Amino acid sequence: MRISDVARHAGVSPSTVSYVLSGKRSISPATRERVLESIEVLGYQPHAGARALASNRSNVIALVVPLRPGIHVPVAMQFAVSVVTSARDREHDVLLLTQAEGEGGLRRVAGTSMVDGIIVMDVEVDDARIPTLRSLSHPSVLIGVPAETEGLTCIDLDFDAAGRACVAHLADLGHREIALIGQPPSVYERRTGFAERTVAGFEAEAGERGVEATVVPCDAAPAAVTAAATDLLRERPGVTGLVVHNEPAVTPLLEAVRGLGREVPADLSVVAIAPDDLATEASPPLTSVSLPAEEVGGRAVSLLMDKLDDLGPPEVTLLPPRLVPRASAAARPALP
Amino acid sequence: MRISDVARHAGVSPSTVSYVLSGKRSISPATRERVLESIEVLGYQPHAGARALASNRSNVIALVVPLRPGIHVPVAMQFAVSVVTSARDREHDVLLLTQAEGEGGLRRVAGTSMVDGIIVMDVEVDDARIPTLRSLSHPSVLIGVPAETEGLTCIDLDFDAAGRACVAHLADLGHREIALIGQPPSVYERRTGFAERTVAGFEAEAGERGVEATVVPCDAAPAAVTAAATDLLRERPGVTGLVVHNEPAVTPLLEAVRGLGREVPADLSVVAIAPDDLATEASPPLTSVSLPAEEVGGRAVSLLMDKLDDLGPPEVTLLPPRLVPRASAAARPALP
DNA sequence: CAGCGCAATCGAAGCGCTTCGACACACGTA
DNA sequence: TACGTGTGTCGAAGCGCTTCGATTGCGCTG
Repeated sequence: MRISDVARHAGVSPSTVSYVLSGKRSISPATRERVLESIEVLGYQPHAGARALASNRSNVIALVVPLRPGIHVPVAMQFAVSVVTSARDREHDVLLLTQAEGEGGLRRVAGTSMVDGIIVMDVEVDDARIPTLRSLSHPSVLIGVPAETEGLTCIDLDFDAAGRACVAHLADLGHREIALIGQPPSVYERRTGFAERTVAGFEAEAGERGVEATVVPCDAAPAAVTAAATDLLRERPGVTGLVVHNEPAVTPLLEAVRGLGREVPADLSVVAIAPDDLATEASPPLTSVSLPAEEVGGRAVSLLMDKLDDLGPPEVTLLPPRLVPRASAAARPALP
Repeated sequence: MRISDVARHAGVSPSTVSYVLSGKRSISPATRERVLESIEVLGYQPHAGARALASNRSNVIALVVPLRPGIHVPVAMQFAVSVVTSARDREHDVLLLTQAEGEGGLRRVAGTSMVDGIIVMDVEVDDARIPTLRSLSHPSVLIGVPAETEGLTCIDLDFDAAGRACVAHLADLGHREIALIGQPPSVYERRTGFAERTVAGFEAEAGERGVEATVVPCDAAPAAVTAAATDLLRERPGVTGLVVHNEPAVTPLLEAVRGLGREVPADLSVVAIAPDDLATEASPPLTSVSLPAEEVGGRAVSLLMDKLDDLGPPEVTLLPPRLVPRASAAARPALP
């Protein structure tokens, strides 16, 4: 079943069928109808390889998903799914690359023209893949922001502002001593952008407001979370506000706090940076800055499409954080 | 950079370069070396589309990942990653399809020759995609086993045997009244194969051994798990053994049980069906039947490659369960 | 020493699509 | 009436690779 079969069936030339499909030249309504009907009747589907060869476009984009220690898989997949969905909305498919493939994988899919562009997740401050991406003639978009963004296209939540917003919210409620329950140590060690920027915003805002602030990296295992919470509240009994930037830690943290005899939010206020569903399902529902995975994924695809269309999108797009008050943060308890 | 550039550089014809690359005809060692060196020097990478067009092989396989209510994302991704890794070992890439794309997606990627074959995860007993897969001329492999397997190729852990093994282990330890903490209700409602088969094996073995058995579907939210455990132990105080087939429920369940004043394994034995890492990291480490995601993913790719090579693999491959005793199951406590 | 078979290589014909220039025709204008 | 000016369609040339004979030259055998 080829384009020439459709052409014959509709009584036109193959090029006309092609133009009906691509819309790149005007076709009379009557012809268009006839061609579309033939396509329908014959069940014609163009051959992707032939199309890619002739047009120099594969209509596929590559997505590098970060499956490595410390990352929270469900959130990573929220990003991935929204990339796939948005790509499909724009007639593109998604080729799945794992972090493990590394830069060789990027060179391969670009060099063989398998893909039209690349989206990379979980970008580090000084990411090893960036020189490779720069050397490629293919456009790419980073989800996350490295130190040096010259000539790149990056999209992310503004984690610096998110960290600040959490501190500001707690400070406004009167809290004077707070802590950040952060990502696992491995995430900071490899200098993942979003984690580092959250800490920066957290500390900067606290400094500016004269709030005493501690940062506690925290592994995801419930036992580790309990230990971290226990240690923190023992060593800094004056802490009345917590910012949590660690999805899997949320539930065990709330339990641990309760186990230590503190009520949320009566004795201890908690503000999370997490996807909305996670925040609303916790008990109590968490005051939180939402992690808009869907929007970030969609925007990443849009930006990539812009680059494919030769528009020059901005180097860095940071989505402003939105803090939604729920039931986990309240005014600082009166001193005993 | 085309194959003819390489050919010129090496002083041979394009077809010779092609044969060096594919190995489909014998080439003298001297020529081969010369060609490979030219490829290296020039950094030649063949054009995927051109290759797909001429050879009728895209060297890409499609993977349908199940991101829908009730599934545990980290485990699903273990499967997906092992599929990607195994595919890369065999010179194939992976196109990511979401469940949401449905049967249309299958028809599209097959019809346009984007992919050489399809792997489908999370198969239901009467899966709507099966008629579509049957109608395709492309080979496919199911991870999971539907009711009717005629002409299909399926791979999975033998969940029936896994359910039986758990019951047998508990029965051997003297337990006479047990319960299965199962998947979320939605998983049973859509009749997901692996969940249903586990229940079947669980009930059959219990029946044969005269053990009293209850099945408790269970949502993943910690609160739901606690409620389910509380209800169960109130209504059936004689239960001394639990089989858990629900990854996210493991930790909250252990906590809930403790909260109800029961020690594991002194008062209550627990056997899980879960990935090894999850079982070993729990406290106490769980006696469990491991969920060999890596092997299943690898085998799925192997089976698909066999079909691409026109070998006729078996319709159903069930991996035998392996129960590893750890610290969560012990002899039934003496009656009070 | 003719003849054969085999190994190594080449040339050319596609694979199915897009795209560019050419062309035919209808229409409005001078 | 002749002439631009569009509009809609066609034909043919590639896109870069694989693959199928065909061809060459070699070492053997009888």
